[in-house]
Amino acid sequence: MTADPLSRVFSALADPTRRDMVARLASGDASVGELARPYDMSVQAVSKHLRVLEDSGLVTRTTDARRAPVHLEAEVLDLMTAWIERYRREAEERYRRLDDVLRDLPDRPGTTENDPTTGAAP
Amino acid sequence: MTADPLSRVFSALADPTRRDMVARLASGDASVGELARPYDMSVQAVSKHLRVLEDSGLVTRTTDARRAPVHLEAEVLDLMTAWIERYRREAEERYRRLDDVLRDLPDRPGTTENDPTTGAAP
DNA sequence: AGTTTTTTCAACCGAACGGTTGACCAGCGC
DNA sequence: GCGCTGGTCAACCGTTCGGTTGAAAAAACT
Repeated sequence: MTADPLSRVFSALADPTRRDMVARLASGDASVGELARPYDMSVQAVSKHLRVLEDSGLVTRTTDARRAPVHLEAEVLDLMTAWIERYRREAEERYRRLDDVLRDLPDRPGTTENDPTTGAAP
Repeated sequence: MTADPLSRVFSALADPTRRDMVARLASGDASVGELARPYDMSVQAVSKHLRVLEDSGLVTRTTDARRAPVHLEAEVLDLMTAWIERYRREAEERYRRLDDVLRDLPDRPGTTENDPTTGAAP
């Protein structure tokens, strides 16, 4: 539980049961019992999963709310998308630039040293 | 290793060291040794982390590539963003719809039952 | 060729994970 | 009052995880 927030969120969603819970909570709040019903495991286990989601910030529990205390905090997902998008974009950018270099290279054979594919030094 | 692909990717990025590796690989391929250098752990440990990333599909190793065999496969990140965006959007949509309901409600006080804020029954 | 560097394999360790069972506690209906 | 229903807490169990060390294998450089 001492891990950084990003690790907690990623780790929380690394479990298929917890992902399914999040998916179901996206369409509406629910109680622990309701959440537990479809799964072939004890209510205690579901309660544990819920706690993991809560510690990650993905879910909140409102004690006073009758019959549907579990609520999804979807904004936390933005933490992940921000991280992912940053590096995906960076890799994409680099790939694009590499493409440019490869396209320019054949026009200037002097810069290539001993490239066997060019046959520049017979 | 028998887990579903999505779980593997989320789980792979749940570790800060592995996230940092991915971040660095986004700006260019690297060798295992290069990747290991900044971290305060054995090269074997880094090799293990790399294997996890490889099993998740986030990274590939090209044996023939001189001195920089480790390559980031950024498209795999789309797997996650697709999942995340789907449910974030759904939750957002639901929230928007709830907002509409709350905005319409005050116009029809007959539907509100004993709301103390309205002072409808003194 | 031979040697040195780089990377992986294997066994081990402590801690965390995902699940179980059993006991416990808070409301709610009677 | 009493008993259900719904939920959590606590202890336990097998497996996985993140790291170590030591040895072996593979590549790279003379």
